[in-house]
Amino acid sequence: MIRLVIVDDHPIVRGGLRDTFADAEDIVVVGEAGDGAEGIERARSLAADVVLMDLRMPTMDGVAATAALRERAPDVRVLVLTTFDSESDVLPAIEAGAIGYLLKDALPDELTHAVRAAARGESVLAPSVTQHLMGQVRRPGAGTLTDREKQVLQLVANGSSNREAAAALFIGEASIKTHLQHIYGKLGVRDRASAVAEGYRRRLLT
Amino acid sequence: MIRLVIVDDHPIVRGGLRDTFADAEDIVVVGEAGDGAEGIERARSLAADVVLMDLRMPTMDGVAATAALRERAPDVRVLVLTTFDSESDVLPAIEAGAIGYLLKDALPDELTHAVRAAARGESVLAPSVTQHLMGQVRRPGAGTLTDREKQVLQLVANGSSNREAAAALFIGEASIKTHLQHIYGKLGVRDRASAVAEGYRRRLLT
DNA sequence: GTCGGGGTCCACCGATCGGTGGATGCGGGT
DNA sequence: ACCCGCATCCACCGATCGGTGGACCCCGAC
Repeated sequence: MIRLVIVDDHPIVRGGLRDTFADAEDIVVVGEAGDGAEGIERARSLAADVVLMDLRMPTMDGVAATAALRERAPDVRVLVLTTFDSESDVLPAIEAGAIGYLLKDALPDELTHAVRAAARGESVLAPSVTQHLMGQVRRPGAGTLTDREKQVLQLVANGSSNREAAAALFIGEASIKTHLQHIYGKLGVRDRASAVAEGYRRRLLT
Repeated sequence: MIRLVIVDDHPIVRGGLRDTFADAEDIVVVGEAGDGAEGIERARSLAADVVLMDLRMPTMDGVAATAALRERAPDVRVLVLTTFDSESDVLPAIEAGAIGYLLKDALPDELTHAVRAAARGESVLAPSVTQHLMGQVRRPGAGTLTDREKQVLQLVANGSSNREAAAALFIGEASIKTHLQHIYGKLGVRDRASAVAEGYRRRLLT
C-alpha cells in the first residue's frame, strides 16, 4: 500500500486529487497540507511513501519543501504536480530532488501511474518537461544568446514592438521575429513576456 | 548663436540631426561624438551650449555622461534624444540632470525649438515623458502593485497567457486583462513584456 | 570544400493581446 | 453616509504576436 500525502494550497485541487486516488486500491491518501512547511511535517509524521507537491504556495514554496524533505526524510519520494512547465520552475524542482514532474492537465490515470512509479523510485515526467530537460543536455551552450539576440531581447524588455525593435536595429521586422523564435527556443519559453523574465533570471538583461 | 554637440552612436542618426540643424540659422553643430566619454570631451573643448544626448550607447551611456557633464561643465545643457520612453530610462536621465527629454520620433521643428528652449534653460519634454513624470508625482504610491496585480504579473512572467493566468487564479480572463491594464498604468509601460521587465527592475518579481 | 551557425528576409494564418468604456460588489476611511 | 480603491466581469475592435516552413548570404571550422 502506497501512503500518499498531498501538498497544495488550493482546497479544491486537494479535493480533486483525493477523489482521483479514491479509485486506486493500492494508494491511500494519509494526509494533506496547504503549504510547504505543513507538508514536510505531514510527510514525516505520517510516514509517507510519496508526496504530491505543488510548487507555487504561500510562505514556503514547493521547491524549498522538496529540498528540505530530501534532507530530513530521504526515503520520501517527492512528485511535483504543478501548472507551470517553464524552465525556471522545472530545473530548480529537479535540482531540489523531485523524482517526477507532472502538470495539472494530467489525466487521473497518468497521475496514479506516476504515483506508483514514484513509489518504485522511477521518474515520470510530463512530455513538455522532458523536452526542457533534453534541451538542457542536448545544447550545452543553450541559454547562451548571441549578441544580436541579446540586443533584441533588451529592446523587447524596454517596450519595443517588433516593428520598433526592427527600426532601432535598422533591420526588417521579419528578422526580429526570427530572432525572437530563436530566443524562445533557447530559453524554453513561448512568448516575449516570459523571455524577458528568463532574461532577467539569467542576468542577460539589465 | 547656439553651439550644439551631437552625441549618438549611430552615424546615420548623427547625419540626420546635422541636416536638421543646417536649416536653423541660430544653431551651429560644432561637434559630434559616438559615445558618452567622447561626448563629454567634445562638449567641454568645443564650449558647447547644448548637448543632444542619446541614452543607449556603448562603453559610456548617456545617463552616465549627463551626470558627468553636470559635474564638470554645469553650464552645458543636456537635452536627451532617444528612442525609449520607459520610466527606467526617463527617471535616471532626469535625475542625472538632463534639462529636456525628447523621443526620436520628434519632428525637425520640435527639435530645433527644443534646442533653443534648452539653451534658454527651459525644459522641453516629449508628451509621453511628461505623462511619466506626472505619474510620479500624482501617485506617490505609484509603482506599488496590489497583491493581486503582483500575482498576475508573476504568472505572466512565468509564461502564462491571459487564459492560463485566469485559470491559475480561478477568475475570469477579463479580470486578468483589467489587472494588466492597471499594471501597465502603474509601471508606465504598454505591453506585458516590458511590464515584466519593470517588475524585475523594481524587484517585484523573482 | 562543404558544413554549420549566425544574421537577414519572406508569406500566411490563427491566436492573443491591448484599448476603450463601461458595470458590479465589497470594504475601509472621512 | 459617502466615496474611493480593489477586485471582478463584459463586449468589441484593430493591432500585434507566434507558428510554420522556408530562403539567401557570409564566414569560420573541420
